[in-house]
Order: sequence, then C-alpha cells, then structure tokens
Amino acid sequence: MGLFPLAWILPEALIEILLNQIAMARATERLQRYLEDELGECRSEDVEERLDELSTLEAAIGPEQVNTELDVLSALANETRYTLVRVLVAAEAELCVCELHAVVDVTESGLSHALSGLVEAGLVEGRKDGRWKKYRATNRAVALVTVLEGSVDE
Amino acid sequence: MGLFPLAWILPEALIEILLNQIAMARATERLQRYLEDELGECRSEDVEERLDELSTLEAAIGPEQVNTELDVLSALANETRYTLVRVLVAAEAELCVCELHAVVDVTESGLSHALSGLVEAGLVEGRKDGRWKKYRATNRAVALVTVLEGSVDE
DNA sequence: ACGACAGTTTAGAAAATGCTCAACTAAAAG
DNA sequence: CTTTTAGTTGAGCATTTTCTAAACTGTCGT
Repeated sequence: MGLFPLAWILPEALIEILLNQIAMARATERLQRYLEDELGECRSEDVEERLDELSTLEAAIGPEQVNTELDVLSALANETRYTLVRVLVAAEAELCVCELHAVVDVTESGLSHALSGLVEAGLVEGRKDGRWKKYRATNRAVALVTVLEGSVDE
Repeated sequence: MGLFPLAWILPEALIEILLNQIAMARATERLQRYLEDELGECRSEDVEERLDELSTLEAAIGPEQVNTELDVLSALANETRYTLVRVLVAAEAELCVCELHAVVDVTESGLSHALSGLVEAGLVEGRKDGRWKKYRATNRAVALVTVLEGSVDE
C-alpha cells in the first residue's frame, strides 16, 4: 500500500481530512463534467455558480426549522405513535390514557413514552384531570394527518 | 415464586398468552372505572360500546393505507433524505445525482441508498439520461413538504 | 395515614436504521 | 476490446430507536 509511509509521518486525523478533500474535489470534477455535458461548455466559474444555486435551494428555510420538521416527522414515523395521533385526530376530542391503551398494542409504559414523544413534537397536548390524564391532538397534528391521508390515496 | 410449579405443567407460550389476557382484563377494568367516573354509572355494555367506538376511530382508514403512510413518513424522517426532498421540491426541476451529491454529506453510496428509499416511498422519481441519472420530486413530496413547512412556522 | 390506583420515569435489552466499504452493472471514451 | 466514468447493490458495523420491567410520583377512597 502506497499510504503506509504517509501514516508514519502524518497524524491520522490529518490524513482523514486530506482524503475528504480529495473526495470533495472528485465530486466537484464530476459536477464540472456534468455541466460541460449539459451546457456544452463550462468554466470553473459556472461550477461555482451552480454550487451556489444548490446551497441556496437547500438553505431556503432556516436550519432550525428543518430540525423541528425532522423531529415532527420522526415522532410520526412509528406505528404506535402514528396510530395514537390518527385516533386523537379522528376523535376530535380529548381521550384518556386508559382509552388510548385500548387502541395500541404496547404496555402502559410504552404508551406513556409514545405520548410524551408526541407532546415533545407538538403533535399532542396533555391535561391532567384528577387522577386521569387526557390527551388531544394539536392543530399541527390535524394538518399533517389530513394531508397525509389525502396525499396517499390512489 | 408461585409460578414455578405452573411452569412445570404449562408450556411457556401458553403462560405468556394467559399473562396477556390478564393484562387485557386489567386494562378493561380501568376503562370501566374511567367510564363510571365520567358517566356517573357504567354497565359492561357501555365498556363494550366504548371499545367499539375506539376501534372504529382507529380503523377509519384501511390498514394498507396506514402502512403506506408510515413508509412515507419513515422515508422523510431522516436528515439526508429530507434534505434531498426539500432541495428537489425547491428546485422544481430534475437534478442529477452529482448535483445532489453537493448538498448532502454522505458518500456516493449513501446518496444512492437514500434516493432509492425515496423512490420506494413514492416521493421522488428517477430517470436515466445517458450516463447520468436525474431525479425529480413527485406531487406527493411537494404536498408534504409544503404542509410541513407551513405547519411548523411560529 | 394507608393502600390502591393512574400514569410517568429510568435502565437496559432487543430490534431497526444509517452509513461506509467493496464489488458490481451500464454507458462512454480511448 | 479495454478502461474510465456514473451510479447501484450487498454486507457488515455502529448508532439509534423502541419496547419492557421495575421503581417512582401524585391522587383518591377509606
């Protein structure tokens, strides 16, 4: 292996950085070839410009909001939790934990975890009523479930 | 442990089933007490009725569609894949794999895996063009990203 | 005050995910 | 035809997720 001598001289971390840069450079080269193919000709300015356009597309909304959106998606992307949300949305009313327990096949503990995840994602709100606890779907949950059910029917 | 003698007589699987039934019975008892609390009085018919209502809520849409929806959610609930979808939606056009490579921080292989997951979830469509491959967002993706960005701004 | 009850929290085991490396297919260039 | 290039696929590892059991908090009935 040609790299062995290098490993004696350079710290591992640095090597990794260099390899990374090489990979980056390769990816950029490919983009350049692609733009040449598409545009007929292509100077490195064009590559820069395209890279800018792409990062603009990506940054159109703040990274903080993207994170929130990912949290919401992760909260919904689970059979137990999605079932709970769907039921609460369909109910259009508060339901008690003990009622929700009837619709999902997990232990009481699992149910509690699921609900607290949904609260954290802003999909559900909880309210304590004496010794019972009741949950209801938020507007966010209603909007998402509605669109999901609409966009996935064919 | 009182259960040890049982374990000699009954197969493990059967014991598990029995424990399950006991847990179920307990959950139903709790629901009964809850309904008594809420309605003032409650016969076991009322419990049956409530259980029916709940399962109706849950079964409002077919289990097959629910599965599709879960697949879609799982596909979106990942930083790499969600970024790709957002960029493709914002672009309102096909993008080449080599362009997409510029916006997500994974290897070429990881990118390919991500895209094929999105195709499977019906969020993205791929088209081969010579030696390049181009992807575009589907209507489903547009609808979902739009609602997500709308429902998570405050 | 005590015990029973409704629900939550913590810790940890089992299962699913996400990524990379390496081997592969298909198209274009030499 | 051989090599290079663009992208995909499969295997395997590391991390994360999801669930459960057990201990815990707060509320009610007695």
